[in-house]
Amino acid sequence: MRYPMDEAALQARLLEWYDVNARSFPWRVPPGSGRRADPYAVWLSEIMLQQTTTAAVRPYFEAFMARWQDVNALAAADDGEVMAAWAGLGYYARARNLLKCARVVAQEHGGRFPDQYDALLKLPGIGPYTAAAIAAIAFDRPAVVVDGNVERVMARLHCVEDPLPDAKPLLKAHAARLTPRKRPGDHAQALMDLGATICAVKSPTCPLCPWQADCRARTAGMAEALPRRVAKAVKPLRLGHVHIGQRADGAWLLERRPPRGLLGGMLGWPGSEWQEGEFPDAQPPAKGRWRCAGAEVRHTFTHFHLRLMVHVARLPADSAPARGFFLPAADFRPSDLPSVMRKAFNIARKALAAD
DNA sequence: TAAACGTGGAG
DNA sequence: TCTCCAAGTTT
Repeated sequence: MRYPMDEAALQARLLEWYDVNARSFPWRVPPGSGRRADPYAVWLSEIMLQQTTTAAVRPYFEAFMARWQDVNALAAADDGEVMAAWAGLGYYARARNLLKCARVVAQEHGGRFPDQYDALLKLPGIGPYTAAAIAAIAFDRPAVVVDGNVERVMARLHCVEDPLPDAKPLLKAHAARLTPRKRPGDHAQALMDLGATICAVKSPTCPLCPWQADCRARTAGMAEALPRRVAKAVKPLRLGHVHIGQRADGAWLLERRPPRGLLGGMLGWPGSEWQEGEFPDAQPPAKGRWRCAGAEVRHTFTHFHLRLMVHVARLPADSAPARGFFLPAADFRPSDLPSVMRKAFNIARKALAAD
């Protein structure tokens, strides 16, 4: 016989814990401050935090807030500048959708974010999690916020042994039953803080948990083993070339990648397709004395490993490339590149410096 | 529905 | 070195 959980008691103990232990972030308002977070800051942080750690997000969030202080400023921003500011954070569709969303909010909602889950869900880049998070955190609506942390906490609290992702609907139902009418924003953030600190993926510190007496996985000695997941597919290895050319005046030969797909909309070096099995033929983007840089890029994306052979050349002042464009040295910042392209640049820089 | 979509830190 | 995976969304 399993006794029903006392939701009211769980809610109360969680908020008590949060009032004392809430983490501090630049996008967050402390509990009990009586203030409500700026919806723009909540939205921006939630988009950045999708599948991304708080440590990685923090400097990007600060930079975006300093440069584009509200949704109207962001809506008016140059696409290339926003993509450059996002460079290194990954999942670049988020940046493309961020701009789309800012422009919809500015043009169709008078520069104010909708305060309802259903309206938020219609905006580009906002899915079920983010719509609920904004509704709860920015507008204190009792939306059911379910991210990876909440799934893990629910799986352990209720000892759900079905593996993810199949268990998602059940875990969401558990989360829904626990969502309070009062302080739903703090409740959501408390649940995520609990998952990020106490109820961690590895080595959870159950003795510090406000729910230790209620947690069925802890009782069963299974907390760390949950949630289970279906095994992931092995990543194949893809091979390719990049060509990094510098003109006599210092300008670099770059290209803007297509607006969709991998690294879509980002700056990058001209190169080959990336294929499995063997290296494709190297086709330099401009005439010149190309040579191997002597090291290759190793990089892992979500669904494949990549090795890139790096080719470098010094190009003449009258170089007429078949693809790409020359970016003056003064306008080129390696930090504007996605990480894989920055790795290639670091290899090329050393090779060219050795000339 | 399942695959595509980045990156860096932790163990 | 290598696997896991973090505040998910889109197609």
